[in-house]
This record gives sequence, structure tokens and C-alpha cells, in this order.
Amino acid sequence: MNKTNKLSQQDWIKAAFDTLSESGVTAVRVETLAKRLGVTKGSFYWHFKSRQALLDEVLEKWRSEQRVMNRVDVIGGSAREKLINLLESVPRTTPRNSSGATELAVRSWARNDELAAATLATVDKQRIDWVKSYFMDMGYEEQVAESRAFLTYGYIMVQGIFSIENMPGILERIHDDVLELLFSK
Amino acid sequence: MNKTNKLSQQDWIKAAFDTLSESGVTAVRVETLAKRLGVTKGSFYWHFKSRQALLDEVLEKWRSEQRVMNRVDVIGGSAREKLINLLESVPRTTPRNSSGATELAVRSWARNDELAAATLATVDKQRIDWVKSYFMDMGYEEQVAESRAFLTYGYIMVQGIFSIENMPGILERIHDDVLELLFSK
DNA sequence: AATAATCAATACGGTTACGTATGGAAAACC
DNA sequence: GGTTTTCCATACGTAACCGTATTGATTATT
Repeated sequence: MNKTNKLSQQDWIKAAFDTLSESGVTAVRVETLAKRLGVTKGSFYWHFKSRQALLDEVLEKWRSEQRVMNRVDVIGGSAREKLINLLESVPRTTPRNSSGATELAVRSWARNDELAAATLATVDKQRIDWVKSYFMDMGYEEQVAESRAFLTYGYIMVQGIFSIENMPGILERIHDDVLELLFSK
Repeated sequence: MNKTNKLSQQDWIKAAFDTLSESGVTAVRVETLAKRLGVTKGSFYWHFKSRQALLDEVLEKWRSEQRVMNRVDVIGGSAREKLINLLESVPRTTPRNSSGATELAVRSWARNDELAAATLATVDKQRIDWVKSYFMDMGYEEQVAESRAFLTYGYIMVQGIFSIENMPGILERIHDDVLELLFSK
């Protein structure tokens, strides 16, 4: 919200993004968001042409906010340190963590929506390439760097989406071993 | 369908399961399934008390059909061979493969449904324990076996849900390297 | 101060769901 | 052959959506 109590497009997009993460695309509904923001849909249709227009913006927000890598880049250090920073930045604490929730929501979305699928494909490739490039900086040859990158990506991903409810502490227990293996040889 | 042209509960459950995999829980709707099966919902409400009752059955079907591990067990061989069989059985060919689709759908579902969450937690633990036990059979000590199991699980999972659209051939390229790393030391 | 631009409320029509009630047709049973 | 059981169709009520049209209330602008 800005200084006035009026809503901006961004307020709607943010609310939609949060709802997407919590409950999936199908839960991103005009009237639900309006209630959440304390207004009626009269407001929504002033800011957006349609629900689809909002969803397009949400997708664009997600695509452009792949800042984990940027943040890690900014912190700097050696390639190895950057990768470790990346792996440490994955929240291993809370179940149902929000980054995993967003990932899941977008990937489900992409199953039924061409634009979401295309966006996801772009992001996935960017991420893999990014991780791969650091493995190459560390001296691994391309083929190996690619497989390490993929495995690293899988490790990050699975931490966010698999259910640790019945396995408390597992993520903390394995972390060091996994890192050692990913950086081995 | 059985010999008559009448529907059984199982027919509905199967249709629901397929729809779940293709488009997520929210797409599992009574009238949509009825259309898909060529009947009206009058039929549905004879077989089921409610939509929720159907969803409960779908979840139970998914839980009880974790037969990848069973199948691999039946094939037999050494622990190492069983793990390799498991990793080979992951379809790396088609994008949007159906096993990955189901995984994704169930995990998204579990974000908003307690029963789905509990079921998922059970299945995840079973799978990890299963993979872990084979790593232990191979001689790894427990802690290491657990981290290998988790990493293996992540590798399998990510193959099913990340988007390979912009990275053709990557799954085939990395497979041998990944296996070597997972079984290293 | 009058006018215009901005944002939101209300009311409406159309669609798609869930679930119930009731009736009907085909098969099973006695 | 008549009755009961099994399975499905039809019709109905209700609720949640999407999108449009219109009006109203602030805030900017001149």
C-alpha cells in the first residue's frame, strides 16, 4: 500500500502471488482477492482488464524475481562459496516453506497453461545454467558440471516440496554429507 | 468398465485419478467426470456420498499404489541392482510425464488438505526408508545411506517435475555421471 | 471553485459447481 | 410374472465465480 489507502496494481499482484503460493492458481480469484484486500471487485476491474491479465503479471513477477542467484552473486566469494551460499539459503527449517510452495504452485500451473509452462522452462534453464557455470568455475569439465548442477538443483528442489513431517531433522542431518558429495572429486 | 455398461466405483476413481494427474485436484469435479464417463451426476451420487468421499478414495488409491518399489523388489538382484532398476524406471523420455504429473498434483493438493498432507508424509517416509535400506545393504553406514537416499530421491523427483523443454537431452546426458556419483566411495 | 481524473461500491446477467429429490429403466430375485 | 434392487436421468435450489455497466466519492488539476 502507498501513502493513501488506495490500491495499486502491485498490491493486487502481490496478493495474487501470495494466494498462488498458498493455494495454487485456481485459488487466485477476483472476488477472493478483493475480500482479502478489503475492497470489492469494482476496484479490480479498474486496475486489470481481466483475471487472466492479473495472472500474466503474477507470472512475470515470478520470472523476474529469481533473485536468489543475484543475491548470491552480490555476496560474492569463490564459485564454491557462492554455491554453498546458495545451498545454505534454502530454508530447511519450516515445513510448508513458502519458496517451495511457490515452486510447486508454478509447476502445477505450468501443466495446464502454456505461458506458465514457457516461463517455467526459461527459469529452469537459467538456474541450471547458473549452477553449472559455477561448477565449471570450480574446474569441473562441462559434462560433469552439468550433472552436478542438475543434482544440486534436485537437492534444492526436493527440500522445498517433499514432506518432512514424518522425518524430523533429516534435512539438517544430511546437509553436510550432501555437500561433500556434490563437491567431491 | 465391467461386462455390463454400468459403472463401478473403481471406474469413477480411475477417472478422478487421471484427471487429478492431468489437471490437479481442483479439476476433479463431479459433473466433469460424469461427462468424461458419458453419464450424468445422478450416477455419481449413487456411487459416492460426496465429492470429498471420492477424493478420499483417490488418495487411498495413490497411497496403496506405490508399487514401483515393489516391482523393483520383485525383479530382484543385489541392492545396487535394485537401486539402478529404480533409477532406470524413471521415465526420462516424455516431458510432462504422467508419474511426475501425479506427484506434482498430490503435493500441491497436500498444501491445502490435511488428509493429503498426511498421506504424502507417509509415502515420502516409506520411499526414503526404502532407498536408504538398500544403500545400507550396500555397506554405507546409516548417516551416509540417509543422505544418499535423500539425494537419490531428489534426483528422481526433479526428473519428473522440472521443465526440460529448453534443455533437450540433458536427462540422458547426465544419467551415468549421476549414478556414478550417487554410488561413489 | 469548477472540472476532470482516479479509484471503488453496487447491481446485474451468465456460467459452472455441489448436492438433493424424484422418477424411470434394466437387471436380479423369488 | 411380479417385486425389489441397482444404476442412471432430470429437475431443482443454492452458492461462487467472471465480467459489464453504472453510479458515487475522493483527489488532482486548472
